[in-house]
Amino acid sequence: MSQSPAAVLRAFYDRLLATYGPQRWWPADTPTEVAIGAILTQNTAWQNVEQAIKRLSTHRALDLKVLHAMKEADLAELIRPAGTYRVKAARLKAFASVVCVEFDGDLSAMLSGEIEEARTRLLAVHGIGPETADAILLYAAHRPTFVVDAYTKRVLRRHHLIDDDANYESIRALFHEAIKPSAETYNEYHALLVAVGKAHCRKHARCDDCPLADWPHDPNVAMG
DNA sequence: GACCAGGCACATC
DNA sequence: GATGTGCATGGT
Repeated sequence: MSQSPAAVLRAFYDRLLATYGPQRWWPADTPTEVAIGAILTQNTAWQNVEQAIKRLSTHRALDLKVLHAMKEADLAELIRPAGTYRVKAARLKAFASVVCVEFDGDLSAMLSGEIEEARTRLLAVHGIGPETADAILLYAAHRPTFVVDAYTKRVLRRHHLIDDDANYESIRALFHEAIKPSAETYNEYHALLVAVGKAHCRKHARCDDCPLADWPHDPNVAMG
């Protein structure tokens, strides 16, 4: 028997959920905090992002209007623990500017309407790429768009579900075809892929007891 | 000390 | 259009 990629993806989800249980992402209180965290976590461990968010909170700066009014250099100093702080300060300023100037400071207004149009609005912001845009839409606005990250690519590559050169949009489309649009399901699935990726699909990691080991895979696929 | 972490923009070929 | 590189921290 040979399952279609879509069928494999549905089976993966059931197995991962049974193995790891609900992950209950995203660890943030408000949509604004989610969006800020999504930018801060670019190429950065979440633990470092938490420190930066705490500093922002202490300075009452978990607020896009406050960020918009703040000097970029001051913002950079606040978010320093998150790394690449000058780059991220510029990106946060760009994002806050769009929300404040074009949407009167109303983040939900920017994220509402036709989902692909909202996604296009996010992608137009300097510093927001496809992964960050989808993370904001899914985790801040509960819109059904799949977040494709490095773990997702590794897991799918290892199981021969995508080509080595598959791009972001094609992988996202694969999930959208396989899984009926649901913010709840896409939320869990992305978090579950991170969970299994961290445990089994990192460079040099073994996969003997991986919950996905029942499916055809290549443990020797070079990762990273 | 090397490598990694819930990317992205930009330069260069 | 496809690589390569800078950004910069804290953890392993």
